[in-house]
Amino acid sequence: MGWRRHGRSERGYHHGNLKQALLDAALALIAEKGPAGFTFAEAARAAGVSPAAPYRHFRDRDELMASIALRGFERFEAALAAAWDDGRPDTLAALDRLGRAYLAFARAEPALYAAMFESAVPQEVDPALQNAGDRAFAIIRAAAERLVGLLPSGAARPPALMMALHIWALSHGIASLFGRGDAARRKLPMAPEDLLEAGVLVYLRGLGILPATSSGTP
Amino acid sequence: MGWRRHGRSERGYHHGNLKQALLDAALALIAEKGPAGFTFAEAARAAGVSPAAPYRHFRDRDELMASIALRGFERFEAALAAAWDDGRPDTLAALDRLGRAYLAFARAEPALYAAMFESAVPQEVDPALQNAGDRAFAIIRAAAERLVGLLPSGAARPPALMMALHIWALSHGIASLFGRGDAARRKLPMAPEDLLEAGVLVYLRGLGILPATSSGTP
DNA sequence: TTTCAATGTGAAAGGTTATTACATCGGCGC
DNA sequence: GCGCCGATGTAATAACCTTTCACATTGAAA
Repeated sequence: MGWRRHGRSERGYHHGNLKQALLDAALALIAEKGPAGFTFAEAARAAGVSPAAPYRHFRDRDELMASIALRGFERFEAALAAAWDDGRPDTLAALDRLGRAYLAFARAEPALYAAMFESAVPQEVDPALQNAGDRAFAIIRAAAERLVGLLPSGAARPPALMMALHIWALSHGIASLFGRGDAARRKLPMAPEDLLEAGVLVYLRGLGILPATSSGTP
Repeated sequence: MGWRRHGRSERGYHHGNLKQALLDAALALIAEKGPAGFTFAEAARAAGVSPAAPYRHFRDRDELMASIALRGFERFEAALAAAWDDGRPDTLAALDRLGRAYLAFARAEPALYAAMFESAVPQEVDPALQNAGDRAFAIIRAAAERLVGLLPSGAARPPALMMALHIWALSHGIASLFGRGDAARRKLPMAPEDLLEAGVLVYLRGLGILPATSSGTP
């Protein structure tokens, strides 16, 4: 369904695809200068329309940010779901992929990630946004459910939700503190991926899912 | 040295304490409307000076934000150090206090926390800021060193730095996702403090510092 | 007392958000 | 076909913010 003329040269009065063009422009600007240093007017300029045109598609700047965050959650869910692949070939291998996919997303799409987690857009306000976030989290939650199945019979049985929250928080913490691609944050003696993997392995040992003395895969 | 008249009513031309007043005003505004929705001009208005006056004390808006972040790291370090209390009466009790202090700070001082971790102020640019952040992290790092001392002799001996990073990332993740006080983020079936404590306990079990089958404190 | 560096003011340029009245266009019904 | 109308874009404008510059004021040093 790519039949629309894609913002080529000929463009009288009506743009034809402005909403999408604005989202794209905003995304590029946020990636370049952070979620704060992006302006509605500049996105309009990039799309080649007047500063008032965007208001036909978004109530205000915040609604555009919310749209970006929504798109971000959708892509995030897709990326996590692809990595998780329903736990194939085995839960632990898939979990490792999941963690790497989390960090890869934060690094590859800093604009989306920032819009999702660092912009002042309150999720509760927009049900669609809330929902998209929940669906993304559901992937992690599903992984946690599988982990519960790996618990030895004698062990304590913590709620899968709690495990999912721990993994999510650790991933987000690492992504947020060290994960940004370009200029980024503090220096680290190891790759964020390795830091996350090591942390999850210790956590899984603590749950009894991994044996006590083993050190991870060679 | 508090001999200056504290911005009382009589105030001709010179404020006498403008730098501090601007920091206070900015802090209040950020707490009220987030780090993005704070304006230099409004801080000036709150301090009762013209919009140009702040430029005598801060090169620009970003430098004021950096000042706030710096103050934040100093208070953060103090709060963490007080909670850690050099590991008294024992390492695990102090560690629990440390985690609670971390979340308490993020909740009680959302403006500072946001300025420290969510504003687009690059830490590397300002050595003083970098340094203050490092000193705060040093508290967590010191706690991790103590934890290493608790490792059973047979166990693997992970670097204290890595353990500190894990604890920091988990704490920051929880604070950032669920920890804000007022309007805040997503709903949680438990207090952030309990989530963090549970996560750290599992982690410590994974390291071999806590016994395998115990379930946390009643 | 004089002088000066620090500190605050007023005015102004340039950019941003958002609104409003108006212009243009594409598709729908006749 | 043709005209109408809602959707979409424009121009103009008001209000606000950031930053700069020349100038005013003041406390304190010389």
